[in-house]
Amino acid sequence: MSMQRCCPPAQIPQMDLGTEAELFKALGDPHRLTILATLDRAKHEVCVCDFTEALPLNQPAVSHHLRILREVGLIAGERRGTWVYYRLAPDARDRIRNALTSVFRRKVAA
Amino acid sequence: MSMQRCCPPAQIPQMDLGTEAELFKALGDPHRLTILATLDRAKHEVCVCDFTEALPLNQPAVSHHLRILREVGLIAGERRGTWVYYRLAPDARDRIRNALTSVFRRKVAA
DNA sequence: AAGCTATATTGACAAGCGTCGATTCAGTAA
DNA sequence: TTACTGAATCGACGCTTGTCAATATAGCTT
Repeated sequence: MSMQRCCPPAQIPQMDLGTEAELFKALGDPHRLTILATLDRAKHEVCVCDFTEALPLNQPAVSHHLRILREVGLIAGERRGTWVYYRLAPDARDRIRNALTSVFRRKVAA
Repeated sequence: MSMQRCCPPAQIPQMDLGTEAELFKALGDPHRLTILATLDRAKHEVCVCDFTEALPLNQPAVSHHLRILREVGLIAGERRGTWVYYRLAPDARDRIRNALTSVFRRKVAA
């Protein structure tokens, strides 16, 4: 006897989720998540030197992670004198929310 | 004259966000996002063979991505006869939501 | 049992990522 | 200008990741 088909043929959406993947990739490192959590909780901007002190990384590594977050638009840095201060990008949560709703149409986060 | 301090010393939360990073890392690939989007939209389970057809990947690569999503608990697979059917884990959205609220206390997704 | 099909696993490879040391750039203070 | 400090960039090094080819496993059909 012949085998039945495996299933009703599924719809595989042919969308390009490359941008969304880039965003999640930037979230895929614990130190970068710590940076984001810090900026989220900080009432003011945070100096790079604070991250260099608190994270178990040397200064170039911190700069590297800040750059990755900056390049995907999740944070923004501003130099004032000798120091550079970072803050969460105003639309950071929107960007993540939009990426999520591109993948999951249904409600994800509260 | 001496330079002023850079800023009010920032609070760097000392939490371990390794688990959350693992979750986002699993989301950091466009093909895996396509798989998740498909499962989210599918009314029924989706056969592996459908992914193998639709994605520009060969069968082992598809299996590889399914395994990564399975190991972080975002999807679940069940073999029925020759075929294996995947579906979104019931708590997939909760897991993502919780990871996000570990980082961003404030509301992220709608 | 043998033969077939669908999926998973393995091994190998190039490419990418995270980290560090060294250097360079930007800005301040003398 | 020179000297100093904070941050960014560069170069190199392992480790991980995504992909494919080959093989193995699970289950069906004779």
